[in-house]
Amino acid sequence: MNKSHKPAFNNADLVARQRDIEQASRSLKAISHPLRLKILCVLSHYEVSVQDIVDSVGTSQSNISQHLSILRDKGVLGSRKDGNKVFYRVADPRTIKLLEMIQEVFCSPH
Amino acid sequence: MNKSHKPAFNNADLVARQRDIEQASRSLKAISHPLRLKILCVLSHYEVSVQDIVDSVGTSQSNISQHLSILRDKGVLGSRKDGNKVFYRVADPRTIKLLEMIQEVFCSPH
DNA sequence: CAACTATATTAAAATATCATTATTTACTAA
DNA sequence: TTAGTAAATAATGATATTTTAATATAGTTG
Repeated sequence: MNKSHKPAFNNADLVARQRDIEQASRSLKAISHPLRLKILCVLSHYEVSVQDIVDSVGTSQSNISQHLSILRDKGVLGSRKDGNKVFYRVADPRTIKLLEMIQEVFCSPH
Repeated sequence: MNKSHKPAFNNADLVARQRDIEQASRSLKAISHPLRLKILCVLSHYEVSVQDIVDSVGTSQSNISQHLSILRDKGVLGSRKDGNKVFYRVADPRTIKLLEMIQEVFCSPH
């Protein structure tokens, strides 16, 4: 007999839910910084080199590099090295979808 | 003459974009904490009392109360007092939409 | 009123995040 | 090989966030 009268989820569900929650909050946390959000806007359609990101977003190269590595480590971005340059791109199609939805929700004229 | 050869946005756009970016990152930051995300899952459909949130989410009453006040201050949640109890609800329909989208993107079976 | 329940507030310590500066590594080209 | 460009890393200080514990406030009930 269960103590609670209406168990909405079984244990497996709860574990999955907990993992989902943690993954979602990791990703959202990675996204939810003004500079990183700008970076993601710049990257939403094409892959872009670090220098071009620096020029578009406007802070130091070092700072951008650190934010890029946060986004890469959290699995939001992937990268590709070509000669002297490194090109970044949004790694996961689900993230692209999420970004589009965020734009829908937050961007001015709608 | 503009220095850049292809200005994609004018100044007004840039200001609006900057405001949108900042608003989005504030909201996302409020959302992107495991406990707060759980709270929002609990609240996504109904309004719920603080005690019930504490029971569902599982941390101290004080901690929940502090996270609730963060969410309320950022405009994510609204609240209503009824006698002894306080009921919280998701305030903004756009946030509800965003939460649904987050669930779609991150929650297991898809 | 006194005891109790529900929620909020405060203070403090622990931890995490961010920007800055300097340095380093990898690659290219002269 | 040397100089130059692109990007990453490391160290530091400043600031912000998070948790915990203790306490306070507000409402209820006997």
